Amino acid sequence: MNIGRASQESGVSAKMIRHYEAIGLMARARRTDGGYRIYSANDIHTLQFIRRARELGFSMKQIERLLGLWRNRRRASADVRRVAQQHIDDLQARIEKLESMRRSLQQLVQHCHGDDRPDCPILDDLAGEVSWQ
Amino acid sequence: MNIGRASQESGVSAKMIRHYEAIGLMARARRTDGGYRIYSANDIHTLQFIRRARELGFSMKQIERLLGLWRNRRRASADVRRVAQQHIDDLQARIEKLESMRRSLQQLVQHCHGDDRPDCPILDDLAGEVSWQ
DNA sequence: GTTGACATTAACATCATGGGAAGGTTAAAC
DNA sequence: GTTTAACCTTCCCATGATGTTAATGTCAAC
Repeated sequence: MNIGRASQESGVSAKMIRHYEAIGLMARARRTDGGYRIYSANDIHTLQFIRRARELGFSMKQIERLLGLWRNRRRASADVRRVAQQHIDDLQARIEKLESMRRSLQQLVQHCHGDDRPDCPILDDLAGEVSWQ
Repeated sequence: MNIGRASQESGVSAKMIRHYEAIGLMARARRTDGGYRIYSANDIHTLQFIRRARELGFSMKQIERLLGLWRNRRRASADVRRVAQQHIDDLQARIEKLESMRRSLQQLVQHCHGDDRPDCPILDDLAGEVSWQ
């Protein structure tokens, strides 16, 4: 199976498949005489694993760790859960940061006339003047 | 005022002050005979504006637009509000994406024993097998 | 054997920020 | 007046995951 086919089957772009190889996330692929990469059903499964992990927002480093645990039949599920829980905490922190931004902006927007006049609490806030309260 | 002082006063790193100049967000700074950049109180105010806008998550492009509106005394507050509302929508979309990830992961983590045993619904999910429901 | 589809590598872009190196300037202490 | 420390300058590289483009080479079907 060449890289185009592997890309279709796994849902990972050819570009990213090469990238995963370059950063050592996947083993170097076997090649045809002409230099084309060759993939097996097993490789597709790995690529699907990576894709799903990316969909859940895991970083490449975490995915490397998860792949290692996946391949190790003597893993402890506690180790897997620890990685996942860490990621949940990361996500939560990012969500809170974004929500704090959104709340602040929502406040400002609510107090902005939004018409032809120039005075605007949003600009006032950015300029360091708190005008609307 | 040199760049170090401007950095302290504005809370923007010297590195970023130079960067904002390089990308055209700030006008080219005047220089001493020795080539050092010189900043005025007005420049500091602009830098603080940028910093606050970054804290609220605006992109450089949006900040460029906001700076333009800030400087234009004949602006319409509606234009400012439009930029802000767009950003709120962006934030909301990003939040929802992260929350969806968090919810999925939370599900998986809740069903993982998290002990010495190897079987783990998190890995099963990543591998494309849905084991816990 | 030609041709069209696909592969290869490499370089560059994104976005905002940081790190470091090699060298020049300033200002204060002596 | 010189030394020295702190600061500044530019330039290059790195992040993280992904995309784009370009120049060139291979495969497979006809």
